[in-house]
Amino acid sequence: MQLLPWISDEFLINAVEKLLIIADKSLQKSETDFNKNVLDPFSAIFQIAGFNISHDEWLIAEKTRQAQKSLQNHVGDFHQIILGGVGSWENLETGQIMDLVNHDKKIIAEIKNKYNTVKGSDLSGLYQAMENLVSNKYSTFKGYTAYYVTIIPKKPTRINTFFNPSDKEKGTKFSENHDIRLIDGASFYEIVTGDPNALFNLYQTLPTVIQKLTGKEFKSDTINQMIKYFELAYGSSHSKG
DNA sequence: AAGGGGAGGAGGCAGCATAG
DNA sequence: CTATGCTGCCTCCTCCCCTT
Repeated sequence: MQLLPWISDEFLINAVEKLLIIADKSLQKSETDFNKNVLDPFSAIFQIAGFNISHDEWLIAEKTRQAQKSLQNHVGDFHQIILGGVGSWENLETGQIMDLVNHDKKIIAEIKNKYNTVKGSDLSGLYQAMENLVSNKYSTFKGYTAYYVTIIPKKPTRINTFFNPSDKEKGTKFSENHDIRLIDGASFYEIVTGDPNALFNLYQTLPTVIQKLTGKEFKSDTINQMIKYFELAYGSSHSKG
């Protein structure tokens, strides 16, 4: 029995393994390259005093912080890899304007992990790039629908609406274009897989995959806690149906 | 008037590709 | 090899509107 009906076990396991390897390397690097980026000595002294911790505790916290920074840079990429492994979806190389394309469904997508990943003034440029790709008659993607995907949305509800940020040149909003859309992760996973619970099912499967790869088992209260975090991010509507 | 919250600006840290 | 520029993710701050 396949772990998830919409993606092969091999692909899923490889994607998860990749992130685990990155996590491991990040932790190692925080030891070996601890001073690669100049530490803020003032920050250190105020943390030790203000958080009431010892130097040893600060050292652990700082290494964890550095490793977490590295790892988080790849979480968005994880979704891009997974989604690019479904059906006729393609994960475009870095350097391309967009992250994902499906020529059958005529959809292109830019994947960001969190709603506040891109600052306001940069949304302006993103909109214009998307507008160009789907509107320009010489574009490969003329007539496609472009999605700006925020895997983790601002509020724990599903959204699939016009993406019309404000034009930083003019200070007014771009016009609402039906083919340039803002969508959350749960909704976009549904478009890609056809399964309304795909994102939640992926999340639920991760402990199993991780255990296969590492032998490490998640405690049941840890899993319950993880489910709560998911519900805080996406609401609890995933459990229906 | 005070406080919550959204929008937008700025900046820090990290990875990666590439130029020199 | 190092330096540099670009991109991604996250945090902090300020301004401003709206509710209480």
